[in-house]
Amino acid sequence: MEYNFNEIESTWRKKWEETELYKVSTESSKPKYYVLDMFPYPSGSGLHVGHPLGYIASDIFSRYKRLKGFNVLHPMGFDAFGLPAEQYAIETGQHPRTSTEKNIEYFKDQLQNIGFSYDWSREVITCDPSYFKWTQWAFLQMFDCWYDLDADCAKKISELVDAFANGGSESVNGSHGEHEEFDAEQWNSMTEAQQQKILMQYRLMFQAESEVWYCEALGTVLANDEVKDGLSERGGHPVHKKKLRQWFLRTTAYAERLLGDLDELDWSDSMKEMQRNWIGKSYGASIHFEIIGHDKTFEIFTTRADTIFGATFMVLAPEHDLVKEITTVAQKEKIEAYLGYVQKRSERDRMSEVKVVTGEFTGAYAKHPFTGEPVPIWIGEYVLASYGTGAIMAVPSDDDRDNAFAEKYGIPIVDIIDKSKYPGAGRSDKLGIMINSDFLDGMEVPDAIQLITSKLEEMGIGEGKVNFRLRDAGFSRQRYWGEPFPIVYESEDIDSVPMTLPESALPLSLPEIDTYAQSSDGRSPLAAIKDWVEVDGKFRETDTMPGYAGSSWYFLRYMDPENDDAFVGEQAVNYWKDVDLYIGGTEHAVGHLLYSRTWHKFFYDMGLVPGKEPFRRLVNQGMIQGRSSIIHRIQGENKFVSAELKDQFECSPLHIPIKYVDAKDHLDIEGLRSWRSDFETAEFEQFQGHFKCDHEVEKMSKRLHNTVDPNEVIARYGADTFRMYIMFLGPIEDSKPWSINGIEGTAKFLKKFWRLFVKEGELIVNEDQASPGELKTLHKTIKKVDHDLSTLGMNTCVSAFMVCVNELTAAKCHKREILEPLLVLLAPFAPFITEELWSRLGHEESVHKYSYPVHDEAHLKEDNFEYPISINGKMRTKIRLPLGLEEGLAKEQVLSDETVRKWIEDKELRKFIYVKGRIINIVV
RNA sequence: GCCCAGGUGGUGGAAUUGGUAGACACGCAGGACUUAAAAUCCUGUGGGCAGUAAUGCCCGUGUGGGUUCAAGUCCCACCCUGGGUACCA
Repeated sequence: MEYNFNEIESTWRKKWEETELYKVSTESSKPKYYVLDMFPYPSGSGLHVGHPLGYIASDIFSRYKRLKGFNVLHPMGFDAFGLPAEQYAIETGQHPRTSTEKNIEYFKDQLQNIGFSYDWSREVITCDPSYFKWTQWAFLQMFDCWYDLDADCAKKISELVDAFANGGSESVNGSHGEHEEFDAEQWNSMTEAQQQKILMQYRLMFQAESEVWYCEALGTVLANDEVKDGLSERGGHPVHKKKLRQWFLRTTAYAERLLGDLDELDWSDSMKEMQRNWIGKSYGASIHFEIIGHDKTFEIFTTRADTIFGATFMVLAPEHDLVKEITTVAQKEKIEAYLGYVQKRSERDRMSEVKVVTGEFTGAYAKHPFTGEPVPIWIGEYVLASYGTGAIMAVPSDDDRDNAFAEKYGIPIVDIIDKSKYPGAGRSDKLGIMINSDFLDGMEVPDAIQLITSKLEEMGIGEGKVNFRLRDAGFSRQRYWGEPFPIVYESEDIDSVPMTLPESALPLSLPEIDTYAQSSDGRSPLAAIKDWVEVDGKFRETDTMPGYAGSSWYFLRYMDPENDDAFVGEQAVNYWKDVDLYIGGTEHAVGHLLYSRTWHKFFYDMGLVPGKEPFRRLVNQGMIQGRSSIIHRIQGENKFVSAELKDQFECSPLHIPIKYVDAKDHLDIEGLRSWRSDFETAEFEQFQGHFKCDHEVEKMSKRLHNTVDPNEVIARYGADTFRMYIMFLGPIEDSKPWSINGIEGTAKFLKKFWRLFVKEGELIVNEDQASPGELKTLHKTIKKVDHDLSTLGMNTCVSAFMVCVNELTAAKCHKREILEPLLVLLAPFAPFITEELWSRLGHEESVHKYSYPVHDEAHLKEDNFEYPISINGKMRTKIRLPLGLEEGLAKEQVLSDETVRKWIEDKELRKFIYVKGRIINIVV
């Protein structure tokens, strides 16, 4: 009987489930190892072939680690709150829970088909009350804490209250928002509400006003994703920004530690670099400028204080608090028009616009602190309220955008740095000699920065300062499908002080509702459920938490998923500690990975977890992209033309399901007719007897009709072949388009592997002694696979297996001595076929519980090497030489070679390079 | 725009991290087995030029420069593609 993957895979899948083969216990004498996949969001289109790239790699690695004697935690669960389910609910009326549960069910079925070794008893689902109870609990802990910058850790709010009562605001150095200074006496005479307002400026979960995209026509708040070019993506309605009171996570308190602790992590340099750049620590100075004719100053941050004599104008962010106050009557109309324009601009648009800078003059002037000259104050969209102080001193001579701005609005440009000493230095390079700068003249830039900073400090108008680009993370969503906040208010008034619910009130569940659309004022749909909102004369918070709330700590819950008394039990977290290997995409580089690190550090400060960092080693997997098929419709007609003809008509492109298109991009017209009713009667104009589609490589998505369900592939080739094929495609870090072409190669490989063991249904493995050649084949494979697995080079492992099986087949080797270790070696990659053959070989226990083979160098020894001989860097011939040969003897042999002599002829021998075991290069 | 990554045969990719470019596969071509097909197996396969042939030479890792005995690998500049850009997850 041939290799029958269907039967084998369903048998073992069942057996493994019955025997709970993959169940993990926290009680073990073995060393622990935690392998984690990034939490999937169970979307409506199911798992597609792109997802398992990382999952297969992590599964292979988990199985490998188990065979190496580790107690491996390898769990899976679902990040189940989120926008798509809610959007689906708005469209269909189906409860997000219902559609989410259905999606999870299908995802799990797909995952199980692939043969993953997850311990499903540890499954975690974020929208499950037993889980989000602890997400809400974590929120309460952070709400009840502040960050002490001197002690560099989070502390309970009660300590802060004590400090204020005894020594006022001066007595602590906490990470905080803005408030007036106060002494102990003032604090003690404040009302409860006044005190709470100040405490809010210190809490790690705090409230502040911030803007959201709001669409009047849809009556909803929109995500950045849903806004395109100032219009809503759905419907194309105008949108504008709206200010709301919202929750925030004080990520900035941890900025320094988030940055510093990166050093100890085993992450790729590029990933660390992205986080460093995101945190964006910069050294500079803050400077206060007086506004002429006003009793006010404003603060700017600059990394180039040295350029202050070139500051010919100031720019405030359009949102800056002072804009309304300082705008003169004459400029009012223009400023308001400009503010209207900015209302519709996204931050990304504002940042990426470099060709056309825009701004408006407020009519007000700042006083230059050294020259006393008036400096005009402008507003401009390129200055963001969220970075630094939301205000800059503009130096057109040494900053590209300031320069473009000055050019456009006719503002003077004063050269203040002589760069002639540094040819090639750009406008913004910190190089050169100061000129036109009074007491700074003649100094090098770095020295000038130092001097001017101390001068500013002396004058009491500025100081050296460290600035972070990192912002506090918005933690509110005006949505239904998320964790409700365990918060109530005295009244619905905007200034009402939030009060926490006791832990005993958790989990606070979502009410059932009729409509998922938001209320017309931009509040969440929850706001409309009066009998949920009002409790005991108080009013609930109606925002819900963002998607990243649940995913910021899920890896801890896997350690102890059923614990009702704690988010994770002490014993469990002290055993498992942290994630040893985390595999996921780079798309999470600065979002999820930064938030999780922040939460983890908070838990660490509270003494709840043993380590500072959650993810020791991180590996980024690439994406498997889809190959979309596109046909061309003649505009205004129900007629389509083959791709060669599209330029002859006014056509619009249309994505169609890839299953109706063959490998040559030719369309199955009848198939497509059966897909959707509008194609039934459509006309298709062919070209030379075929109808050709265009194609495009882009991300796999249901919307683009280019997804491929792994279940289809598994039904045809089996899970083992699928797993090996996905790994064979290339390094897991790379993205590549999905193509089924080539899967035959891995399918053939497994059949060939099977035939080493079984012929016509009979086991043909014998007990003969292995030859040195066979041992060499086996041991070089063990060495290579073991090595490549440690760096997650699964693709080269698969090649090594192919080479090995090819060699053994050629040698007609059916020896147990060779085949058994090989079987164990392959088990992590192809768990089903190896388990089947293992049991046929007479083993009672699973191959997945065996131990990993060790290679023996003795079988790999070579005593000579065929050297490539290069002449002037070009390979000309090969000569076999003993490996330990002395250079002198080698030279003698090589130079007497006929081919070598032909190349050298009568030229002068300049150099003889002899790299033992590598290469010989002769320079003439 | 900014940050990060990646460009190697018709295709996916390999290359011991500066040392034989194209391993291993797919595809394609030819052949064996077969009444035929499937399956399986064998041979060839980067491009060009010369030769009946064995073979030989030249070119070749996105583009243009550079360093080196030696560059896919290191340096500089540029082009293209993908990811992120703070409310998609």
